[in-house]
Amino acid sequence: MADSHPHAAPARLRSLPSWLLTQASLPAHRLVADNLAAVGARGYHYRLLATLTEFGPESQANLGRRTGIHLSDIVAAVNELAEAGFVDRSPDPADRRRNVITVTASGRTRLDELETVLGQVQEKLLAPLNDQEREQLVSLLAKVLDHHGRP
Amino acid sequence: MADSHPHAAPARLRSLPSWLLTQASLPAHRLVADNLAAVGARGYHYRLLATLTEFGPESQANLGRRTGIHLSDIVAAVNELAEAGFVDRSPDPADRRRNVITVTASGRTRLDELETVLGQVQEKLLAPLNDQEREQLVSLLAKVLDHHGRP
DNA sequence: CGCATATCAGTAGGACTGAAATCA
DNA sequence: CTGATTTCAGTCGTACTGATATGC
Repeated sequence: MADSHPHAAPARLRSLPSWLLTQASLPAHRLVADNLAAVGARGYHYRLLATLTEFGPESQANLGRRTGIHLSDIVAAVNELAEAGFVDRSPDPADRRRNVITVTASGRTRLDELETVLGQVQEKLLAPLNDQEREQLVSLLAKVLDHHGRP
Repeated sequence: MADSHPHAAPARLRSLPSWLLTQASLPAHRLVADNLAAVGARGYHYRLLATLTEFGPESQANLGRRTGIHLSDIVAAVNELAEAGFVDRSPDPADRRRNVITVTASGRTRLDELETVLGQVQEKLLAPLNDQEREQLVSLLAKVLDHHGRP
């Protein structure tokens, strides 16, 4: 019986990709935000530390392009990371408009810590999917994301 | 070359399901909001009209449970729909706490209209996926959503 | 000049909280 | 009294816009 109790969503929504995507992103976002907040971090922090660790020191503008974070928000997030000693912000001698952001040693430790937290989050988030399904999901979402990547 | 130009996201992010999910939901949300706004509607309107059409007249509390919209926001959205004549709000004689919301004839026309718009949105959103991949994505997202459905 | 970078202030819309009133 | 429903007021975090200053 489709509606034995009045909690089921309509079929039109349950087969609408845009709705599924935005709805499924809510628990994802909640899990990430809550579990990172438990160790005093935010999603932006992980994105920035991961990017800096993978590509080395970069300007804030480049960080914005790589992470999809707006420049205005980069400023605030880098402030927080710098204040905690996880990154270092220093002017670029070659181009005095730029700030070069560099991960510190404690920043790398912090990244490891956040990575552990996020690993547990993925487990909770994808609990109903087996390994093959998880790979499929990642691959499909990456395709969609690539297509809408740069306007 | 992985970083021939400074726009690529780090591999850690590109394989992180929670990140892919929240990032892919952004173009989805933008496409829906923009295309619905072009005909003077919002996402909430479609969700409510679709639910009412599929299950018949319901109280606002039930609408909230089915659509995942908060009760406070249901009030505002129903106000807008009622003002435009797409739904009718009348007190339930059997339970005078309740409002019973009913779709009007012009509300059904409106739903058809919004459905056309959203069909085009899905096409833009899922352009890089073939039919089989689209079905896979819908199925995987539905599984995740079901698992995090009711707290 | 046009263009990029960094910073700050503020906006828009969505999810959500808290409290009040009504009534089963 | 407990619990459900509707309503209003307001908060919170995110994405985003606009304006400004600086330097290429």
